[in-house]
Amino acid sequence: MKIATYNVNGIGGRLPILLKWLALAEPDIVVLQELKAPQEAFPREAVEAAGYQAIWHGQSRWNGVALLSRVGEIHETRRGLPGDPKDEQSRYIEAAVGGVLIAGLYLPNGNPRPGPKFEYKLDWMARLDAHLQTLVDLKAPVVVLGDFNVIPTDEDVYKPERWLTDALFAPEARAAYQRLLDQGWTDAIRHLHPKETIYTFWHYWRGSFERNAGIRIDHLLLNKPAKKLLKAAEVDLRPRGWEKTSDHTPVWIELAEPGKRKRAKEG
DNA sequence: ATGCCTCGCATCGCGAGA
Repeated sequence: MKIATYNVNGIGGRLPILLKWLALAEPDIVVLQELKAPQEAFPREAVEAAGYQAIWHGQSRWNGVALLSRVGEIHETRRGLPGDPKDEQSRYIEAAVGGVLIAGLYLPNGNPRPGPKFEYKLDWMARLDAHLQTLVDLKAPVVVLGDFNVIPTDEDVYKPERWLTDALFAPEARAAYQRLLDQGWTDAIRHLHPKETIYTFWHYWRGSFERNAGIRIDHLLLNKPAKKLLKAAEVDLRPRGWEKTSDHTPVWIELAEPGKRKRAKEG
């Protein structure tokens, strides 16, 4: 089962990019971030024609997340992160699909730092921490994936010294990300590629992608049952090189089918 | 220290992204 995350940076203008990539990569489950479209503007017909069911949480102009599946029914378990009834930003969607609990998120950017946006980021991460604590010990495989807007370490950024004051690389944000891992989550890309230079975002400016001047901020976290099923974890660099593309590129994992071993024993 | 590039929304500039 191939599970992917992709910050599309606007579902309206990037729909051709998304459809091209779905046909090329054939992911089974995909979470999307930054739809930048109101609820009624999601291109449901086009996504269904591509073979995917979808649920989504839109918002005019900013944010917006979606979950796509071509492997059966999507059983939505939550939209929006608990802990702040006044938070109206569309940044979290969660569902059971194909025997896996999928939590798709778009974590706040947090710039400029310091300031109210950075405080909102840290508050959001604290709420995420509390919620993920309720998911990490589930017996079922759980995958938490999306645009975390956190550069975890010096190895995840082209020029660490230029990001020291940025909200994505701030000590508080990195510490909050580390606390998530300390709950018992595994960063799938780093688990399988501990030493490689791997980025998932490159600015549009100054040929950043061509120079590979990027950062790694799109992550897939696995609880222990999901980690046992992990077969592969990769960044798909192809879409970032296309015309009129997102500034992020998709990241995906391959999981063995949940219960496959059990069925084999029985058979 | 700042802009670079791109988008949506609504014009012809601004806020936001990271």
